Amino acid sequence: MTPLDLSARSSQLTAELADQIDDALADDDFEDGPDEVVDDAAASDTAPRMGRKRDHTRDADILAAALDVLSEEGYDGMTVDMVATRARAGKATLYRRWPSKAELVIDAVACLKKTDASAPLPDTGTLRGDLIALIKPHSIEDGEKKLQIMAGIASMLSRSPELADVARAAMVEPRAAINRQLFRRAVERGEISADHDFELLSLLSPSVVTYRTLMLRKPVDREFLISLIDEVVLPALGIPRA
Amino acid sequence: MTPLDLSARSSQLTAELADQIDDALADDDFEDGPDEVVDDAAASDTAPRMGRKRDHTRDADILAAALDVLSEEGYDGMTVDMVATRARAGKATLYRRWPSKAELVIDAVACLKKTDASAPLPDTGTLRGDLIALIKPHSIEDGEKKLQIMAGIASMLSRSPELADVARAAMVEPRAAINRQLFRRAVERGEISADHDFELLSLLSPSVVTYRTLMLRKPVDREFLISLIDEVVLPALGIPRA
DNA sequence: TATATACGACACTCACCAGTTCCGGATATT
DNA sequence: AATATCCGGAACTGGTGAGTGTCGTATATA
Repeated sequence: MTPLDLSARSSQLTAELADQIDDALADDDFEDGPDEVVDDAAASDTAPRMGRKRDHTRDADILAAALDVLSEEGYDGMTVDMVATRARAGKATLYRRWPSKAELVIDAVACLKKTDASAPLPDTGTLRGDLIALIKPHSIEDGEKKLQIMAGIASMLSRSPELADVARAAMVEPRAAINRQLFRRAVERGEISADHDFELLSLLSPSVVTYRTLMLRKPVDREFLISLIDEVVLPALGIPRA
Repeated sequence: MTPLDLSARSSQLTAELADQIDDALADDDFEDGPDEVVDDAAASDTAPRMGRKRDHTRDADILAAALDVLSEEGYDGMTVDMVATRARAGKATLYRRWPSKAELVIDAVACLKKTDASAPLPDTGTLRGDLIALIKPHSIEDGEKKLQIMAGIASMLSRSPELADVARAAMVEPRAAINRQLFRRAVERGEISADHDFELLSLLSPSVVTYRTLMLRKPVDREFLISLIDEVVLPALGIPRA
């Protein structure tokens, strides 16, 4: 009953995520090779028939389940059994693919990156319009789950540089890149001066949103994001408040 | 050998912290009472002599040790044995005072608040001067440890509202209060307009500093803090960059 | 000095979890 | 259809940590 209960809770968001991961999972480092080695010296007279190839179609579900559990329980609270159950897989199957829980989590977090390259950059003609166009219910909800994952691995980051790198690449860099891009176009448009610390400014809203969610535990809604843009980001860029 | 090793690592910062906690630990909820109950009906003819009172002088050391371990290992990585060893106490002693590890951590984090009410607010005459006067090597180092503690309990915050409240009161509220105060005086001075979202603005630098430390894992030095003030905080308040 | 009490140390129970092994059944290849 | 292989499930091992109980000792009170 509990297993069903758990997998029932894995929302449509998770299912969707699994699909996205699935789509983007062509370029990975699985397929270790030895599976398909046929030139075995001890090959008998009859050509060795192969039964079945490793079922990589489930990898996406497993990674999505891992992210799910990770966001709900945190790194230490997450057990491999939970992930297996939620992915409707056996624990042994997970260990056939990943050597340890730590590696599984690293791969899961890394996969997060491949899921959000979809939306095209808005181009409304003004910086404020672009920034506000980024505020979509989907991205808020999406971000909330990522932040829970962040919280879940926060204490690991100082002990696992690899996880820290992967998390940065998957969660902070994409967002910062979008903001940088928007700022760059605003400069080219002549809307703002080129003389700003864009590196700092592109991390402003991620910082505030993260802090508000994790530490203050207050909701990040459209209204808050707009006041963040109007009260902080734009004034910092030299655009006075309306 | 290991015990000595561990306690040797508990830096002078910890010792200092223990002193501060010690100073401020008059108003607490220990001293459960039953210890001193004398009106026992079964009291024999000879007045019951009391041997020794609970040694509350060690509480500060224990809480400081807990914060120490918490910042290094995170909530789940921290064991009660580690805390006891580092405080040169027995595990049983800890359980005589706190009913569980969770309660111990809550008390430890709560005590963090009592340690930083010391420094007087700077008053340089300008907002920029005040904000920069807040940048002291001590407060940077102090903040770094607090942020490690934050990271260590981050994944707990969504599951333990009590810990979340205590952490907010101990770590974010004091900092925000200082900024609010500085802004208020700047308004009274006529330096900035009263028409700002000071609630948001007072959390700006804590947000950015936290994000930079925990997620980006980059150092927060004086130079960074100054550019944060000059590039973001002051412009957001309507004070243009120099 | 005598005594009650809390102390630090240590051994112990119990539960949980990472990782392993084994098995019956499903499935793709031949 | 036959078979090699992988699958999910479940049992198992080994280690670890929360919480408890005991014991000899230190110490504040009387």
